[in-house]
Amino acid sequence: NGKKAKKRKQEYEDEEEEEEEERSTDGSKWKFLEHKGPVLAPPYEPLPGHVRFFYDGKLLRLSAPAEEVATFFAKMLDHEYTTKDMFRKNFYKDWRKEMTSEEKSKITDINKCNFTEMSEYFKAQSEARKQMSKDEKLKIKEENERILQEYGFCVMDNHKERIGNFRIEPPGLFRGRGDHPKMGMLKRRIRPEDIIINCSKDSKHPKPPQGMRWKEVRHDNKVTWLVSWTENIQGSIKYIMLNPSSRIKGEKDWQKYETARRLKKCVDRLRAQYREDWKSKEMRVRQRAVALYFIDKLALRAGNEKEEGETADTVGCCSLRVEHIKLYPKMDDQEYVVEFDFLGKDSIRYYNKMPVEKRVFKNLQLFLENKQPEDDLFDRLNTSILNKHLQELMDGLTAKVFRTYNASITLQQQLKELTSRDIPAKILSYNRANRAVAILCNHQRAAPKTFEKSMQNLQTKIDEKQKQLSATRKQLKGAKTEHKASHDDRSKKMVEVKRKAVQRIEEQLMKLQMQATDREENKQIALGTSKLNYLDPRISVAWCVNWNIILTFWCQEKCMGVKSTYFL
DNA sequence: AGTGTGACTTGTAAGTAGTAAC
DNA sequence: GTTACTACTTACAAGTCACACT
Repeated sequence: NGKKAKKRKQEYEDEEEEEEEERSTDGSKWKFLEHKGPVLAPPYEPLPGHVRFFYDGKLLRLSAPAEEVATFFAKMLDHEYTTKDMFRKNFYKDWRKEMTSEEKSKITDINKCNFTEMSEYFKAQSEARKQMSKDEKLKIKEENERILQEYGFCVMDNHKERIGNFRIEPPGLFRGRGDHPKMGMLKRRIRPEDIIINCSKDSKHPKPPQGMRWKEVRHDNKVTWLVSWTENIQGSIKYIMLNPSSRIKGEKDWQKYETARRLKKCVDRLRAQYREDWKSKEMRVRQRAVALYFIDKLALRAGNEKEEGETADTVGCCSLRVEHIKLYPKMDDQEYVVEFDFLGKDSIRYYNKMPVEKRVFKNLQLFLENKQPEDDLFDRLNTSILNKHLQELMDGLTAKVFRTYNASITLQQQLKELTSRDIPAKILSYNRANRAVAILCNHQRAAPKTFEKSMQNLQTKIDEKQKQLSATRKQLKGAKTEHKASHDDRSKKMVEVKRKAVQRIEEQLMKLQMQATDREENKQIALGTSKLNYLDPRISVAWCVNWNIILTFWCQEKCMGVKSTYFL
């Protein structure tokens, strides 16, 4: 057994060594990388003959390429997108490119196209999928599992790692968010010859499908991606990278929170600095200081410039325009109020009124002088200038670090402030603290479609519980009276039983009411993004330990101590 | 067994930010 | 400075799944 123990010890030490594996300083991200390449989108399957397309009321058989693009539209027919002019216009334009010359001459007006049979067909298909037998469903599940096992993992250095997105995006119609000028355009099919493979030289290279070639196979260990291709809508590059549970993502995430912690140490100094800069003689310095104040105080994003006409018109701090703010010297009982109203990332509206210090207000008035609504508020500033400045103030500091820092510190403060008595209330407290962060970061969601109904259902439950409670209370009262009269053991027991029942129901009622409050407050607020990307998990862990709350957490997405996601 | 629901996953768009070339 | 390009993080919606409830 001495041998075995020795072996175990050796293994343990190997493991240790592995864990302490030096991260190289030359910017290389890995030494060895092997994977099976991407899963390509399945080829197009033509519609069965009975599914017809009509143009101007007349049956029209489409060529396969034209039919495929038509099905993309048909699949979205119930979606609001297909009612939008821009979407229809862009779709129609790209669709025509796929038509034969005969089709082009016949089809001249999208409004005369009837996609309903196609749409019905796909609906029936998805219905049929739902109705499949357990066996059939299991088969599909097993097949998916097989593909996952084969393509969903790679080996990076000494570890088998889960890949985030190992499937190439299938062709379809581009769904931009907000008022996107390119919505409805055709996202074309990606072929092997469009794909760049990245892996190490000494690995087994992924094979392209029979008779086809990759665009390129490279061995660049300065990057973390395994596969890339250029997408045709914006001409940007898409990547296949590792899952958040991977070492490479986890370490990066850890670093992010460490940088935020370093900011915590010097944030007072930085704040004093930008307040001082509000008085600067230089316009560019004052603009920088006011912008930084917004980023710090309101957790605004940096706001890179965007190419006009290529994307939806959204802004961040540095790209704010005159039209996005209004100044009120007096508003109600407050002085120097700034009203923000603009579309941020994903075209989510940011609306806020904030009283600012007089000096900020005067600066803003100055920045607005002689400008048109569509002019930049901070005309002497951009994200590059701002980040260069931040870099000088603290190593590794950029605008987004403020968001991370302020989100995490807000959670910590709110948890301290809000945490109260019993467990359901504690969970409500946690969610409220989380909500404060989501509000700070403006993380919104569309109210769930079923919100009203599920709220009603919950209310019904509460009402029923209430009735049950008063009934049980009555019974308790009855039991008490009976006990007073008889003074026997049996009636005494009854009183106890009823007392316990009342208590239990009270607890249940409270829990339901908490749930209702929680859900109502959460109607249009998305907690997931902050949980996933902004809240240092150590804060939540500490809170749970402190209050002796059992931390049930789901480790699938990101991993313990490195990137944990959903707490509670 | 069927259905409604919330929890969790997947998909991919839309940001941030660094680098390099002019 | 300006711009193009690249790599990576953050974002919401939609899809899927498991489970409670009828």
